Amino acid sequence: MVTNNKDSIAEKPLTSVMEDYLEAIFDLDQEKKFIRVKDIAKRMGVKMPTVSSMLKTLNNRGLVNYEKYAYVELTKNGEDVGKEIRRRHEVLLKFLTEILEIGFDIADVEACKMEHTLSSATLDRLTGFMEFIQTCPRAGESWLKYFKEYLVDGHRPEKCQARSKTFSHEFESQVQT
Amino acid sequence: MVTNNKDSIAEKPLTSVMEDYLEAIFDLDQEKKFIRVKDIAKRMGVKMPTVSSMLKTLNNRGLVNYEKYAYVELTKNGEDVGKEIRRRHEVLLKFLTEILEIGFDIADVEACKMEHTLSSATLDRLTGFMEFIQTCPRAGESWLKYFKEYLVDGHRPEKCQARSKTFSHEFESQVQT
DNA sequence: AAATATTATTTGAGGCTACTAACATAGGGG
DNA sequence: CCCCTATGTTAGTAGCCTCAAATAATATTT
Repeated sequence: MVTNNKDSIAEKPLTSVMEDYLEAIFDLDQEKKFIRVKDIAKRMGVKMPTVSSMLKTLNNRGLVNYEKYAYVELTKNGEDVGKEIRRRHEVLLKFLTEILEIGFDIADVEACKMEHTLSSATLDRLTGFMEFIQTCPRAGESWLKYFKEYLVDGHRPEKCQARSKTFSHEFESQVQT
Repeated sequence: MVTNNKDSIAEKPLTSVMEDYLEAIFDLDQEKKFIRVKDIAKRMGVKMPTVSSMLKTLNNRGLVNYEKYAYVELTKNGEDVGKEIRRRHEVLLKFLTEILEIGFDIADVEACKMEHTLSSATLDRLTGFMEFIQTCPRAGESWLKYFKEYLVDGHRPEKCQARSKTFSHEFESQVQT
């Protein structure tokens, strides 16, 4: 009861949509001198009224400083969130494009959807994974090259003995507490 | 004009929540003889009225056959969706637990969120990736073992010539040593 | 400055998913 | 059979995110 009139600086977790807006604003912040509602709308693929109302929400939450008809500014807090989401986006994008070799456009869209769902722990693991691949040429890069060949050879690596099986249903052993 | 009274068998894409319900029902279908609203509610972590109304929606969309107070049944269509989502879930879960070594509980939750966002194309690539790792011991498993060590050694693999640096902002230059 | 063009907000609505509270049905013991 | 408990449905409400239409403020041009 010390805190909040309604929802200012509320404790509730951000929605993924809010995170997307913060990421977009963070990006725009580095591209342009001033950010306008119109820019955000374009970036997010929504109409301006939607941005207006979201800015109101983000303002109440202490994530942006925004007053009607003015330029948009992130608070420290909002910037941290935006930057973090951006970081996730980049890790995922990198994984999709450089490891899985998905085309950039598709990868970008998918990274955008995934970036909200991963815990930092997982993100860190993924980062470590890629780091490993790229800093350990012997075990990494050459291995990645094998993988590329494997993709090309129609998934039939004669060089390897296949011990396939279809994997799925055998996690059940250790399931829920 | 030939089609639809409102939303029956509509062309609109399913929401991820709908997909989740279909996956849950698909699973329950394989575990129990009859599926009740209560079961779905428990599985999904929601209350029964929410399930009721979702079943109405899914019914209108031709994804389940359901009449008040009766047992729940997937249509062919609904089953296909459920199975596909399940498949995605498993691929992702496998990747998270077996490659990245995330704990099962966390991995399960994250897989559940990611399963809606990936295109089949990406899923296929990921599948291929894991398949490769696990069918090619020489380039795969032993490599995976290195990765595990790498994780344990606090990200400092002396075996590899560490041309480390903090990784993040300098991929731009490298690729070849 | 006045007229015009651009940008932004308000208002009112709708879709989706969730909830609580109140009511309804089904099925088994008395 | 009737009542009780399990289970399920309806009704009403709420939060989020979105939009179109109407309105308002700002910026630019003349």
